[in-house]
Amino acid sequence: MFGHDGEAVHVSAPAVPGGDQRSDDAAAAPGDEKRAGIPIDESGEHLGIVRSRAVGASRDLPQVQDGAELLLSRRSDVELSRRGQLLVPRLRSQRVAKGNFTMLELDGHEVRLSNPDKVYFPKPGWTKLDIARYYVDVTEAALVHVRERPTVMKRFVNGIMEDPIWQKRVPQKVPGWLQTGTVAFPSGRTAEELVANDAAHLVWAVNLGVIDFNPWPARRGDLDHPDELRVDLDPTPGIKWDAVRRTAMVVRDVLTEHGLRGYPKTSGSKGIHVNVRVEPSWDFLEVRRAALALAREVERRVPKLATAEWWKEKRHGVFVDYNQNARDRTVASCYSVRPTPDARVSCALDWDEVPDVEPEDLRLDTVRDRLATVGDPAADIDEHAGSLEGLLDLARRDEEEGLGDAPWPPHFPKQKGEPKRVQPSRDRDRPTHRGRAGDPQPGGPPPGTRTGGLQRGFGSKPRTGQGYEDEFED
DNA sequence: GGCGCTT
DNA sequence: AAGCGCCAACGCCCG
DNA sequence: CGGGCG
Repeated sequence: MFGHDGEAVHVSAPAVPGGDQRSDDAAAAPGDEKRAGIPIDESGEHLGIVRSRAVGASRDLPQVQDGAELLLSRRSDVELSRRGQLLVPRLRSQRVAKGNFTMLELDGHEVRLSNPDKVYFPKPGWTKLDIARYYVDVTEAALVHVRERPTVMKRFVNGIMEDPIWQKRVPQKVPGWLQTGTVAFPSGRTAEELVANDAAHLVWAVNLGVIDFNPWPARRGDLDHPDELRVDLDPTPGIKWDAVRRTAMVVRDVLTEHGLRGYPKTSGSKGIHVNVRVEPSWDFLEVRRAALALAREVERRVPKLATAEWWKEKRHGVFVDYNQNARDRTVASCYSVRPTPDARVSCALDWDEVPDVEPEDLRLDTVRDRLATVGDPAADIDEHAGSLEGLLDLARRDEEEGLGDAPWPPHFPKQKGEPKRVQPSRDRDRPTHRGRAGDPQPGGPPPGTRTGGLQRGFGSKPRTGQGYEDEFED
């Protein structure tokens, strides 16, 4: 096993002079990232460790190497707190020797990994170094989905048991070689986000506590025109995994019939994602509109299986979350490790694997071997950019039949044509609403307000698990 | 996790 | 040198 | 103000 024993990691080597805040390295040109062929071994040397320090820190701590066992056995560090509906053990803090670090040589840059032995996944004992090692080993496959894309950093600074810190803007002080891209939010505000173009960038982010990468669906060169439509399938509570797989197969059919090729992957949590590479010729509004049309079509075909309803109280089955295609929404990228207790990976699949795939088999400790043996089913996604016209035609037909826009997520300004953004059960003007005696009778919706007709196919989504979710409770 | 200011 | 405070998303709609 | 939703 690639270990958290620490020994292999703390390879002594001549110190390398200089800090890591230099800016002399020219930024690699987009697309020509190079990485030394790195054999997988147990020594840690394949990571290009050039320098490290490992000392026992606090008086009450043994050596850093024992950190994992210490963490797992210290019940006094556990508190119960309410998270969702369940009482979940929460770690108050990690007890890791302070000041330890490892310097990695990647892509011609020195990347510092602080606290490499800090346990991020308590159950299997995987550490920050294990995560870095994973990403170095799968760099080629992972980069396909993050390269040139501004990326949100969801930082699990204290491992998966604690809530993450969301960080869009890169820190003020970063290495000179770090690549970034400036995105504009719907409000007009902007943020300079990470653009992870090589292994050094991936590991730099891992050092800050990043476990999964959440890139924009558009590339730095044209951030107003997404080149990826994302189909996010998420089962509502109680829905079997097989329903998700079967829904994915329906998604495949709808995409194919509209001239598009989908690339399925496990979400690493409870769902499946299907990424669709499209020509960057449509804006966010249009991509979301296409995604909404697709979601509604899937629901029409298998109404007992799938739903495109935004409001949870109206969802049944597998939710097709069209809203993940709104500007500023992101989804964990392919080959990202997910913050689940068993360190699942969002792993690309061939369509013929989908009917039988079991997400628990695809983990931080198994996906590198899978890539080496069966290869990467998503490797050619960039060679198959399609047109959105087919789905937009479908959207047009829906609209002609009276289906308007569907609700947008919180934080977004009210959109033109958007229906009332309120939970149906709380809508005063709900058609079937029975007011109490004395209440005014609102009648129907405000006249002239609706361009469309029926409220059918409004979509929504129950969240795709970020973090530690109840279904993973031990 | 990192920085900058204070002991 | 160690300790401490502080910071690290999006920010609207509806009742 | 609380609740919607990822």
